[in-house]
Amino acid sequence: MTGKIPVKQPVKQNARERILDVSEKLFANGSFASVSVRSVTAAAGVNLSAVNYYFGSKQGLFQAVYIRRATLMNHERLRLLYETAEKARAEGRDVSLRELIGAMLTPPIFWLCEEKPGFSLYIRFLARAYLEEASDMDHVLRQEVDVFDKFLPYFRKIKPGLSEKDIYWRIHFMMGVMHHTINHLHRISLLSHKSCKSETAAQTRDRLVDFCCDGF
Amino acid sequence: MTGKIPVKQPVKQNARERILDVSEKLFANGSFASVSVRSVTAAAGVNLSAVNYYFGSKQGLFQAVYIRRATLMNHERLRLLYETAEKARAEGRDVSLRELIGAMLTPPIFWLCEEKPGFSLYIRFLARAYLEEASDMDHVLRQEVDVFDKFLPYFRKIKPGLSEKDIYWRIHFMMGVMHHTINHLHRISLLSHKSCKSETAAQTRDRLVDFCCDGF
DNA sequence: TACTGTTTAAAACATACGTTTAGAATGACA
DNA sequence: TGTCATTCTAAACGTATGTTTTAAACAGTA
Repeated sequence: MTGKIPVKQPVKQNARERILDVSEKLFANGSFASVSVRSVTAAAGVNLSAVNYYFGSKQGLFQAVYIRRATLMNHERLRLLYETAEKARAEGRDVSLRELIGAMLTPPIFWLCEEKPGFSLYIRFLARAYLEEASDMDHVLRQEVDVFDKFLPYFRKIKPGLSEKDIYWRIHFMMGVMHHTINHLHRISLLSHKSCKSETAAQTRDRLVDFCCDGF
Repeated sequence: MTGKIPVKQPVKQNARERILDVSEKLFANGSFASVSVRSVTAAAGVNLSAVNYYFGSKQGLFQAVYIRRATLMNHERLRLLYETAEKARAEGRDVSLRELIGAMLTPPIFWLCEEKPGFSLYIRFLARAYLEEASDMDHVLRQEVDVFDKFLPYFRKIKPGLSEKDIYWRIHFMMGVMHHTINHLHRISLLSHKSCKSETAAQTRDRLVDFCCDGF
């Protein structure tokens, strides 16, 4: 009503960034093919051609959504790993299995449960992206593999009885538990006939880490 | 060249069945939206309108693919459960955790590894179907939930210390390991830098059961 | 102001999609 | 044989898709 305050469009960030945010959300809930460029641009409030302008193609957009956060998550994993290793060293002991697995699982689970706003969508997006062959996701996995390789020596030290092959299989299984938990978190209530109410991020993480620790 | 033997179209089963087979394969490798009716009918060698003729719609086809095998798999799970329970009773002991989990995981894993030809595709299809919201898969899960409820008393007896909630969470995690293993079996070689060659169905099942047993 | 590169806008393009329709072929049975 | 329901075929319909094109609006700079 004052009619004079220079609003300066406070919400409207970069159009490019807005497209990424919206795509992240839509791709988290639907497959690559089921999300149309038009639905993205409409939800982002930009022109249809903006996607091709900024990302070249729909495919380019999909990969851009991935790239924006992947490196950050894997850095966070390594940060936790080295922080934990340093602490253990200071205390003159080995890193525990629990700490190792926690370092792998905490970033995605915490992000999922909205400790970092907006990132939870990325986690769901990521789990879905694994199934999209159209998006050429092998180099995506490669980045995760590199991170896991950094974890490997610690696992070997804790579990000298296991072969490298055994360890890889178990890491594989761990990722399975995690991705499934992320993708189907809402289904635990269906499975349990509504008796399992939603829990906090830390509780979920602990359940997950417990299960994976024992599995290892 | 004899030109007289009545060939009787030996390969060409029901067109309906052929469509289901082809759809199973295509939906196993791609999302609902990414698989076109035309690609299905072309691969099945039938007319375009056959899908709508037999199944009403693309959606109807998708659900038909699911229904064709779902009941069979869950029956097989229950059969293993009761068979195992009977054997244990005869031996005057409780069912072991290993047997319980084996009964849940053996049918899908064995089918995956082609012990029953053709069914492996269904397993991959199933894991993917969980992600398709378009296909209204809640009543699908409901059927699995009913099966798991049959398992619940046995779990409670073995693990009296666990709450019902704990058990549901662990079943949830188990399904996660299984689905991930099914969907990304080929990726274990990438993860392990090719050191993990493919194993037999029994070996894979054993690894999986081991991991889940310890997690429980 | 005039020039420049960047960003947004509207429209059109060519293709692919799921579905429908009208009719031909088929096979079983009278 | 003729009749009838079932199965298959070809063509078309209307719509939605990813992408391209052309030009206008904008912001910074000399």
